[in-house]
Amino acid sequence: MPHPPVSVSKRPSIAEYLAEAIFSGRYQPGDFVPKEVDLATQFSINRSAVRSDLRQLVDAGIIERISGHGSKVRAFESWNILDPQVTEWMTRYAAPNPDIQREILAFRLDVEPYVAMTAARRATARDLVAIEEAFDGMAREMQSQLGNKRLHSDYDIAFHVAIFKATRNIVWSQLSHILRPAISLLIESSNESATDPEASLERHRQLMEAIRARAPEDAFRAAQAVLAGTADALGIRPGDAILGSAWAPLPAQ
Amino acid sequence: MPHPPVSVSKRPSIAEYLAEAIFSGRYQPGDFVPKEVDLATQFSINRSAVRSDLRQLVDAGIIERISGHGSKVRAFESWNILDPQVTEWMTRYAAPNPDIQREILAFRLDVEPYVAMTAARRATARDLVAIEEAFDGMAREMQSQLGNKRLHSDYDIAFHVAIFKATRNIVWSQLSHILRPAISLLIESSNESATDPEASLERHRQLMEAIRARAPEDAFRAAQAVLAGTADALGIRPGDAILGSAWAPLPAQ
DNA sequence: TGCTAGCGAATGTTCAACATTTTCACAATC
DNA sequence: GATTGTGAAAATGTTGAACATTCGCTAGCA
Repeated sequence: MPHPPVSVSKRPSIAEYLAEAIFSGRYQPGDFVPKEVDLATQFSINRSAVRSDLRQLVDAGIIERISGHGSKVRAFESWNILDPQVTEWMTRYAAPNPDIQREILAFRLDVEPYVAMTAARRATARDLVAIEEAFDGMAREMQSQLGNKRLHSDYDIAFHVAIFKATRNIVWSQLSHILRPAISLLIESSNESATDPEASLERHRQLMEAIRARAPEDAFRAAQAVLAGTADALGIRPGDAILGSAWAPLPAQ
Repeated sequence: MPHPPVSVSKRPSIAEYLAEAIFSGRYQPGDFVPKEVDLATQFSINRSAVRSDLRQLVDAGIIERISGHGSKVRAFESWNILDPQVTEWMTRYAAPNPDIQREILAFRLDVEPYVAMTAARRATARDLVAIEEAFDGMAREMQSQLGNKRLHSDYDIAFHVAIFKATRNIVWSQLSHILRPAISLLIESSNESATDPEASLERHRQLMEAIRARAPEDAFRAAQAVLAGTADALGIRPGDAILGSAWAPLPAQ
């Protein structure tokens, strides 16, 4: 059997190039990216192709095209950070802006306990399978001595995404994208698993078991516990979270 | 002074046309939309312009382009319903799918009390101004006998969006888009304000006052009260909400 | 039945020209 | 001197035509 075409080498993606350049800070909000013709000549592709790619960045809210002037990087607040494409770029090219990362993490601290609670109420058998597979992946990747950080974080993400999906609500499910950059950031910057991997894994296990047992309040607290390490690893006190403190009245915290 | 150019008449937006056609159900998931050349000739614009517009639908997750075959409408689950552009289309062209509308409303019932609570903790003076202006608009539009339904719902949306923004968190702020279709749908289908406008307005007022007074728990309950009418107007029991029941242990419900 | 080659239709890419918008410099005017 | 008008320059927006590539389908063959 011949190799699958190994020399396909699709045309370079200007969107990808510019996304990397913008998210890594080489172009800041207010800056103008190179003009169409320059990009076209630099990458040896046609101007139409460049325009097609720029359209993608416009749809993501990242750049703004000013007729007759150029393409300007928009302010962070305008970026569609809920767009899966944008979160993927954030995940891939890391911290575009520490403030945004902090806000995303704060959001995550707010909602994930509630998501876990809901998942405990509604998860189907298939959802549990997905959660368990992700968990097993985390465990496996941690045990093997040459534990791949990258792979571990992938399973970590899959674990949390599976819980979001287990809410059986399309909005929550799609929101799960938002946590990918948050988790990746954590892994990059000396993650909490590094400090005490077994304890972290155990907290994840308890969360999974609470969902499987259909114990919403246990799931809520287990998720809080999972996130606690996450929070102070990035210097965010759980108290900064929006909803956390409201749960003080819960029994047996 | 001459009129500002009244005859500009920008080129027809194929994206807009197709969005209307898809969201109103004329093209269902799995269907193929007309091919590029047909659209180009039908609207008397160039094929490049058509392709640019199709790109927008692709970025929104609504269609999928199959090289050499056509552009297929994707399944609802794939639509980026968190994309502001998509929610705007949903708002404008109404119920693409009752199921999605229900899920969005369920989500709203889940999160809005918490958002209100947070807003009560963090709202700045400017946030309060925005909330109040929206509220005044609602009140004004209700009092005037020729109360414009459309305008009232616009102020209603602005009111709730302002509360989301008052969380001072970028993720929550951007999420506020999701409630626009939910509110609009409500208005279209014999809204609750129609049944008892004054009571509804009063509930909104109490929510606003709780936020102004920095009373998070009051804000939480006030938001629940505002949403209660909304929920049963569309036949969704508050119990269906993810987080609602969890608040039973709150004091003085 | 199952595999392969090839055809046709549609999308993807390229090229070149022209239209429109915006800014800026400079001159004309009050 | 300040304002206003004019035109050139530079960038994005649009057009049209041609060619490349991809994918589904079908006819033909073993």
